[in-house]
Amino acid sequence: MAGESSELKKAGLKVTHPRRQILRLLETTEQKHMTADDIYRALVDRGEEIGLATVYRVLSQFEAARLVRKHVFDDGTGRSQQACYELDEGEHHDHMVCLESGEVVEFFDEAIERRQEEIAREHGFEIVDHSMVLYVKPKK
Amino acid sequence: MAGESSELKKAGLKVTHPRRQILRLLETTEQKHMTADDIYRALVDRGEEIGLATVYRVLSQFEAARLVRKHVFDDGTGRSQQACYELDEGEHHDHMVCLESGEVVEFFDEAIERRQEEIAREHGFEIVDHSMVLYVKPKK
DNA sequence: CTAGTTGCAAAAGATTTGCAGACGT
DNA sequence: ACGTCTGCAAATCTTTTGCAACTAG
Repeated sequence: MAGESSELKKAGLKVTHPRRQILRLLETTEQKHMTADDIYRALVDRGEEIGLATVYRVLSQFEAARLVRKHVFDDGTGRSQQACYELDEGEHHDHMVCLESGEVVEFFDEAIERRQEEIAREHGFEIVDHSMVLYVKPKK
Repeated sequence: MAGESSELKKAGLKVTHPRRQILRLLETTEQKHMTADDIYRALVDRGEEIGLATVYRVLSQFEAARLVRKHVFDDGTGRSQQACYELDEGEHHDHMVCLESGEVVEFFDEAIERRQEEIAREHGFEIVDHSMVLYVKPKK
């Protein structure tokens, strides 16, 4: 049994062709962050028969099943209302997006994570989730 | 001359009725974060004659002129593709959104800001902008 | 006067949904 | 066989744009 199948079953999802294709693509592509359309195109280009609506549906299911993470990065200019998805490998990390190249760098900082917890606590809350994105440009 | 006028002129924008209304609303409302539609409705309800398209246009101009800041918060459930705006009072701050009440709390933490700079530098970048949102719930 | 603005309606872009047929177990 | 999926097209939602009329300076 291929690796993707068990992950799908574990998530309570039937092992269908589209679901397996999408999961496989995310696991093997070198571009870790893809939009629904990126995924749709990549699969169609590779000769798969799949609908864009299905890609969106599967991605939501994967997100609910915690197989993927969804992000909405600004493209700096404010436009880009497009969500992108990446495999959820368990360990949390934040992102840095280069406004010139579009490059996405992942990072994790213990100190910041701790401060975030403290700040939430100081206000009487506890963190459910958080997002932190640094929009950067190459240092001259 | 009313306060809004000079701010508009300083930004190089003609002092028109819609622009003055929107700026005034943002300066006086107690709900600091409003969507374009919130603003449109608030003005129409108060009897002003304004178009939604104008609200969007004016908000972009204000954003470009650094009179307001635009944010796109997840509503936790992933829906909310809606941007909200707040007056840009100069001093930067981040946000904490309560997923149960929708309440938005602003905060600023020197230590986190410093770490962010360092992290960007370590990767050969410099920060242009950043967004950090903590999605929280009341501590039990 | 005249360039910058506005409102309306239509367009656009991303994502969702209804439905009949196809598929996994 | 049966309930779950899927693809397509149409619908939705937010935001943007074209354009003729209007207005601030």
